[in-house]
Amino acid sequence: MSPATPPSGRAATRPDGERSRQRILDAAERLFAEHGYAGTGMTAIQRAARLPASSIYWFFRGKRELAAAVMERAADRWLDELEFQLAQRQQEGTELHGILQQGLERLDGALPLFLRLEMLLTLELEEADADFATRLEAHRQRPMQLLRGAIERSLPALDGRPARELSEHLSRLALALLAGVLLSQQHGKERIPVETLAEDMEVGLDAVARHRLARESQR
Amino acid sequence: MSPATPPSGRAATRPDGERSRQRILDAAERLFAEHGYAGTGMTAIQRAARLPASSIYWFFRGKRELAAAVMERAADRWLDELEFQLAQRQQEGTELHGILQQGLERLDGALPLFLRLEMLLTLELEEADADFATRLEAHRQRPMQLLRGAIERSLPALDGRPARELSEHLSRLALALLAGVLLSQQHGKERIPVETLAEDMEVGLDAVARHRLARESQR
DNA sequence: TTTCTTGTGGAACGATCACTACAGGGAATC
DNA sequence: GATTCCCTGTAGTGATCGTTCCACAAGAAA
Repeated sequence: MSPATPPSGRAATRPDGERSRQRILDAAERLFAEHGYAGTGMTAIQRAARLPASSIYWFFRGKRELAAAVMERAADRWLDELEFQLAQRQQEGTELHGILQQGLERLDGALPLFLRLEMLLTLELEEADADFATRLEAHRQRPMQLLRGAIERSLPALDGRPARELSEHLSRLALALLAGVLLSQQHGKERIPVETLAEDMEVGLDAVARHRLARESQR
Repeated sequence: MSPATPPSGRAATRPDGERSRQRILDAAERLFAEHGYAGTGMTAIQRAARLPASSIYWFFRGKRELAAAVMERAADRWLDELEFQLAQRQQEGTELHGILQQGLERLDGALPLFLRLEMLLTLELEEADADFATRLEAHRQRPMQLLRGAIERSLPALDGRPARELSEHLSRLALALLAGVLLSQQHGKERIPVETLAEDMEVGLDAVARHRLARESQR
């Protein structure tokens, strides 16, 4: 009933089923990200993947499992990429500011589509489908852990306070900031260029820092 | 065809139509916020409002106009409240930190539901319905202007730099931060208490300030 | 050749979708 | 009492929803 052993043992010259599976996932990912879960019909996915309905139901148990598979593939793809880039940047000497900066740069690429997909699918499905929610819980903790790790590694250059305590606050704040920038990017008419966003961060954090120092010196 | 003059000129003891209209809007707002636009059926709204379908279509041209009316009412309600609170806080001497703090406090109230509604409706409808998008554009600029005004009024206490230039960056950053905190609140399993979020902001901004100061003094 | 697995193709299922036509009720106005 | 307006109630529209059934073709294994 379900495909247990995907490639079997032999060289398959036949029109492969794995290609069809990926075509379905590609089409579903794009359509879910554009129109949401409930707004995307299985017939629309069929047409986009150029496959009959029966093929979709051969690979996936139903619409929900298809959505979960789409979500997990997209999450893995993005988080692997983020992990790689964070590791690469650390070799060049990461600092706190660089982490946020890098998050912004990623925002201009494939990240918005992924986060949009995540937003739509989780907002629509999370409360309706408990199984879907638990399957995604692990994926949600990964970016937090990635950010926290990167921040902790860059903390010794910061000051003498305990790193582990600071990193929890900082990573939560940084993730929220990045998600928020994405969100405001998402539903404005014209996209704000990433350079402007970086300037916002530069000027904004600078102003906040000066403000806090001024307040401190007054006391 | 459509109700031009709502209350007419007289005292209406009859079971009023305005009550039905609000009942429809209430039910639709709750359902849209829970399941999104495409995920909410007109029949579900009927049942929740305890009214037949014909009544909905007597008050609203269709599902899209109902969604737009829901969105506009919710936006007006929240933004009026925010404006009032910002004005009230300014009399007590607003400062930058207080604005963010206040935004966080609001997050724990009705704001998440409103922003969730806005997210879902705009993400699902914006690209499909150009008319819907333009009707909401004005509402989106209002919170930005509110924040910017509050920040500009609190800037003279900050330092000597031109206020107008700073406030643009700061308000965009603050709005993104607040939206991001909400977003991360939205789809975690357990909600983070507002006190923890406030501590994140306190500790995080403090660390960033120290970090920037240390980097500056090194040069 | 026969048998089996792995998919594809097409047609159709009942349910729900947004939406409408139309008759009727109940209060205000004439 | 007759007329008018506002709103409700019932029934039903065609279209699309997610899903299933079944025949069948293309290699691989027997």
